[in-house]
Amino acid sequence: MQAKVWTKESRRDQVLRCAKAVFASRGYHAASVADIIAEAGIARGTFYLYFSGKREIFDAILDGLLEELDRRVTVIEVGPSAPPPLDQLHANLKQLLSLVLQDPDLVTIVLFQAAGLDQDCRDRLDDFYKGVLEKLKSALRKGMMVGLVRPCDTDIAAAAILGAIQSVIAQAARQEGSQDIEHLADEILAFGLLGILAARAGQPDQDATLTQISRRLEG
Amino acid sequence: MQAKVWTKESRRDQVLRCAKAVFASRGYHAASVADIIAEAGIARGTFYLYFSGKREIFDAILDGLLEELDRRVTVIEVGPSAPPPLDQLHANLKQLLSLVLQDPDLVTIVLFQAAGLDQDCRDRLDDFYKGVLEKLKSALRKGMMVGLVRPCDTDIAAAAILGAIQSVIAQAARQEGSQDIEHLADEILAFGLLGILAARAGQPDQDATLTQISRRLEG
Amino acid sequence: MQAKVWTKESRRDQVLRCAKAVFASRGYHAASVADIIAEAGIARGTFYLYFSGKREIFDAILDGLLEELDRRVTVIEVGPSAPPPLDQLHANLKQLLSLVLQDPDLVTIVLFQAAGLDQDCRDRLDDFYKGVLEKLKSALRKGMMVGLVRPCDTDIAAAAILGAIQSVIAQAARQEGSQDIEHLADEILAFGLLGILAARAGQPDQDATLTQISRRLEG
Amino acid sequence: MQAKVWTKESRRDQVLRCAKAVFASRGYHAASVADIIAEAGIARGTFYLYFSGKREIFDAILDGLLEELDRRVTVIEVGPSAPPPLDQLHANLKQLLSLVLQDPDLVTIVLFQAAGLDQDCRDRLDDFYKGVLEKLKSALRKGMMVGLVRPCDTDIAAAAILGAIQSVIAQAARQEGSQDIEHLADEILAFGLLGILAARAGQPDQDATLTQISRRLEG
DNA sequence: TATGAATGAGCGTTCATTCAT
DNA sequence: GATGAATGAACGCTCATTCAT
Repeated sequence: MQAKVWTKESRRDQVLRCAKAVFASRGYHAASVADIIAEAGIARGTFYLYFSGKREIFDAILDGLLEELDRRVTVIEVGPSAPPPLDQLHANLKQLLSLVLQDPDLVTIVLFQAAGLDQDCRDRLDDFYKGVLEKLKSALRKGMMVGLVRPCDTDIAAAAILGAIQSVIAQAARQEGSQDIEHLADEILAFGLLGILAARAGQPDQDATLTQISRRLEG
Repeated sequence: MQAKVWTKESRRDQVLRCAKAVFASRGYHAASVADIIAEAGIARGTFYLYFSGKREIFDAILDGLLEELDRRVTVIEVGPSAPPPLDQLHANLKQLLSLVLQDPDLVTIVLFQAAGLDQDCRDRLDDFYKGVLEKLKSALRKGMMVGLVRPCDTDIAAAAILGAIQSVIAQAARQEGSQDIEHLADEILAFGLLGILAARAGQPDQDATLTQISRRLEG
Repeated sequence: MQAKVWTKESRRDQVLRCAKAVFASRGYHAASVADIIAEAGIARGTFYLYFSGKREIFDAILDGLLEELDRRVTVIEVGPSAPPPLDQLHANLKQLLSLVLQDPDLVTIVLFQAAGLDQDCRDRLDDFYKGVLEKLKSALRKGMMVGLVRPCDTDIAAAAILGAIQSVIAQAARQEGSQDIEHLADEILAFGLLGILAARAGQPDQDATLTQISRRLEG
Repeated sequence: MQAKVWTKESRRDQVLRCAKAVFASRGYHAASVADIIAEAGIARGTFYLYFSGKREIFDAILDGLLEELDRRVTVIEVGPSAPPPLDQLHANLKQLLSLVLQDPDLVTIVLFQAAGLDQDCRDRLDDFYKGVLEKLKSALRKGMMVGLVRPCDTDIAAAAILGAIQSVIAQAARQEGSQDIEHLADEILAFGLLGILAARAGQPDQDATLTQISRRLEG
């Protein structure tokens, strides 16, 4: 039996991994340094050799996630040589989903535990989401200009898209066992693009306000 | 000058109200029992006459909110004498939004921080959301049966709808100043029903999978 | 047997007294809050009801001493109706000495334990001593102007006087048992005023520099 | 390029020198073993090969200084071939002062902070000072016997002399820039021998008690 | 019922010391 | 001899909870 040889880097990673699990299952505040070092099987002092404190290790985890997200999600390109935009959207969703299913702890932390965070942490998350929303809104505006996207309030639509994705991701992360990423991505995309309404034969423009829709459905 | 007479019930309510304010402005963890009793103008011991602890008073607030949410959202009725379904959906959304905009901090905290508290809290929220999701799924299935809703994975669609609503609500709660509830409800409903895609003239069935959509858009 | 009734004030005083003893016997750094609360027979939390921390209770002790010193030492007055200046000096010394012999802990802390102090504490002590030295120098200058004090470097003489008093006080504080305050004051005063040299018959001016003294004694 | 060859002895000396610098600039408590090894450019473990701990290295420094002090101060000799006693006193003071001004921080710390460390340290300093005081008292007694020193309480006078010297030394150490050792020694000696009072013409015996002095000045 | 002084388990963090390499 | 990662006892402090009045 060959004992594990720890390099500085692998040790740090190990502690990081254990901390991730602890934060995910207990939440930021309820997770104590004692929990983390117990999980990692190290002494109190050892923890502080690798991280300057509880806050810093949480930051490191968050950084890792945000970097990974940046790495996995690409900006949609348009042009003659670019793949079809919907394929690109689909690929991005699949990347997101594979991250979630591969590391559900991370997602749990970011989606469900904003509660226990320091104001600083919360601000960082808020900034991140604000960035995402801005990109979504910009994409929606472009889509409207080329007539691909129906006229709508981009603030609300962007928030709705983000929330829908988050919610499905959260549900996926909660479920044990492997899931069909392809199917999840398909359904999310279909929902975001088409909504839930069945298409109606000979249907005129859909860029009506809700009340118009409402009247039409009644009639 | 007539001093306020406290009955057991009114005292409890008063403390509950103050605790709400404190949790709303500080968040669960940063709020201390000291803050609450200071806000309520009572002694430490008095607090524990009415609540068994900090956690319990938060639970009471959470329960109250979840009940209020249940109260405001009615099940969609169908029938000759019932109002048009979309009107009912629209009314439900307006009810939700008016609650949120009336006490934005509290809703934000209870809905988006409670999940981070502990497993117990998460379980209760999960139960609540499971109920909501079940209702949504049932409605979707009914809609599909009558051809109003396009064929889709109801698990995923329900999660997406819920997430979209939550996200827009959260965004609305974050923004200062009064907002147009009518407009918010219109946009949420439009997004959920129609998605973001502009309708295409002479477009055939939309109940295609994403890849079909994709192919179509390319071609 | 009548149990002691604690008022807020008496409790604070009690803790203060115990802390004084602990600081005196262990020094600032070696004294832990645990030591203080053990000495006072109170719980950890109780300590923090009365003092905001270890540093603050030490400050309070220091403040108490400095105030007491201010109270006991009066500025020398001159004038037809004032008591003879030397009587006033003598009285001041006796006041100092009686403080020391009444509360040796305090003196031990201030004289011997500057070591363990925070920089802030050290600064406060330095400021205090600087003030004392300034008063001494001013008195020496006045004395020189009226011919009562021989010409000398006031910086050095003031430091020497302060050091001589401190040293005798320290020695007195170290010794157990009652001591003759009158005698101590007499001797300090005589040393400071006259030095140790015996008067020489028909001796000319003593305001010579040391080397002059030296030559004269040789000759 | 010839790398420095470390013998066990020279290594120990080097570490000791570095520790001195660190203690001097930071004080005992604020100085950490990490600071010392960083200054010395050695590994943590290496430090413990030469010293059993932080406290021991401080003790070694203290011992070295006390020995150096002993070495620099010679006992006053009397006899036909001996230099004049005041010259000897003067020379001793200059030796002390030159040591102090050469390494002011260290002296300040060792002499004025060591007392605050713990009982053990205080005992060692007490022993040292007790030796110094004994020598002073013996000298005073001799001086009284030959009529050079006025009758006084030798316990008190010795303490006062020691305190005066310490205080001036401390003040000298605190001041930046080079100082006139000759002048300092002159002034200390003059203060100790003559006190601060100006000589009064035709003045009778000075070996009066303070109250007698007091009466005389009034009259 | 109301009070608020008292409690103490638990926290995050430090740093002198050890020991396998 | 030299290393530096690992250690863990001890620290100052917080705050939800209790209980004698």
